[in-house]
Amino acid sequence: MSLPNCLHAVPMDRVNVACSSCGLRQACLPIGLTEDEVGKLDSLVTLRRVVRKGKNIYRAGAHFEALYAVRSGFFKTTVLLADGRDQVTGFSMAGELLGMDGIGSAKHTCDAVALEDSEVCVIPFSRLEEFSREVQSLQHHFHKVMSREIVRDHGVMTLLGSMRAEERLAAFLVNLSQRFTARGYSPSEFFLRMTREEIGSYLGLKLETVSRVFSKFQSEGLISVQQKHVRIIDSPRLRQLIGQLPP
Amino acid sequence: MSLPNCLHAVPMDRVNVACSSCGLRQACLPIGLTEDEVGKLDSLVTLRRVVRKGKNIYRAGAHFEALYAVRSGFFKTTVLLADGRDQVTGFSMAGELLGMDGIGSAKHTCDAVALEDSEVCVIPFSRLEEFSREVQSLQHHFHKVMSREIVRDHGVMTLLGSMRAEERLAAFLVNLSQRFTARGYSPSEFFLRMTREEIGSYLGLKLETVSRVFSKFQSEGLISVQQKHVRIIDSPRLRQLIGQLPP
DNA sequence: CGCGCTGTTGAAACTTGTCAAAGTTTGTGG
DNA sequence: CCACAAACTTTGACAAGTTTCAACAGCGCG
Repeated sequence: MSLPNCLHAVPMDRVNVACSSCGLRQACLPIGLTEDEVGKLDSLVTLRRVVRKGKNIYRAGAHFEALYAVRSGFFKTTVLLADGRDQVTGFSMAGELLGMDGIGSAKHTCDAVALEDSEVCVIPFSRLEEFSREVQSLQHHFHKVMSREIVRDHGVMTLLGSMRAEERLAAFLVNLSQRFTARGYSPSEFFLRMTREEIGSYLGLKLETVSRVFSKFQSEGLISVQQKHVRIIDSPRLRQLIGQLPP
Repeated sequence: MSLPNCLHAVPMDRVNVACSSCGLRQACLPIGLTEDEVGKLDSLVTLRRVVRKGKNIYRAGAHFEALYAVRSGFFKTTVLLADGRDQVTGFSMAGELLGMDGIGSAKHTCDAVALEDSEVCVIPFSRLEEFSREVQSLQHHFHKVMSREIVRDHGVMTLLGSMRAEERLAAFLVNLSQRFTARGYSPSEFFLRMTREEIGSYLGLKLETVSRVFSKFQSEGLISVQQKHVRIIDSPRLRQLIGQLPP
């Protein structure tokens, strides 16, 4: 615990918290803001929270008061069904915003759970609204973020409503690949942070089906997969599976 | 055409367009605004559009510039899949807001089609943003509306991801019943505005399956159904089917 | 170092989709 | 206003895809 840079031992660092010096500035809420405006955001986003693997940022039913920008790590959001099962509604990675489900009813409607040790920036919502009344570009950007969440959900709805198991998993892998690429990671090789069961829950499939399709893709030379390690070998054919043309 | 009150012959009536005198005031955007503030909304929402059955308000790809509040009638929204099929992502009735999918990319991402002759109020989006920078209650209400759309989509995702055909149709009927009730119509008797195929597309089922489940529900005494006319006979059991307790 | 969680694989069962045919309603043009 | 065509709905038989149940293997944490 005497290591100078041990994340858990060092107290919250005001310098690192600042949006203005954050590496995710181009991927997060400050997109399109001027230096001045990002400076103002800094006064709004002053708190960062460490969320250990398996822990929640918030739970369904909890009072809504803030949005959370993923600073590092990986999350799932799940909703509890009436009969006790829960279903994964999304996975979130660095630069993405969590908690927008809570605005409508002042209570969160899902759980946000860390799939690995993670950090989030806390954005008090009333202050975000206040600030977005003053800064048009932030206001508009926030509206875009919410709108994109709606569009993303429509994408999942079409996936669940009209694709077969293979198409669903192909779409899932292509989507992950794109998001990792956008963050500067390899487009073709990554580690899954979630279990087969969580993938299945998200895709509306049972874990056995997910496992089988992984095996099928591997035997067909589309991917190589060993537990959580995935390598995409034939991206064009994977994209063809979901009806998209290769780029 | 000389009838004094023929809707189609009379030009847009400024008095009727006003939010302040609109019967949907409690179900639409003006919720929670003061008299003064609703007065301001009036200056924003000056245009109403008649949309004939089968016609679009907007299409996927079209430039986004306004939201649309359903004044009367019934709409479906559909997204076009890569392989040419389209899937229904939602149905909208009076008081509900359409077009929020377009904010994120400045283009609409789905089609909004009238299922019967309808009317919508046009809400220019840049003016809505302008106004919501001035009126906190409107700003907050608009955020709530977008958030609820996200929560609604999550509901559809769980429906598509983990319910069987019967549960899906039961959930669909219960949801319709609730929405009709909230608008002052009968909770137990209504006309479907959409075809079996559109219901199926929304629920991730084929039209034959929808038809079969309707027949099954009828034979079990849960509902009575004749073409588009539905009467809910045993609402508690219908709710039990989807894991909810009867109210 | 073993126990539990996670992942893989097989066979059988079940749900839903596909194809086909016929009935019903709606819309249109004569 | 009627007749006809098109669109929509219902129903049956069969096929396909996915889940269920079960057994076992591997990895990782305590």
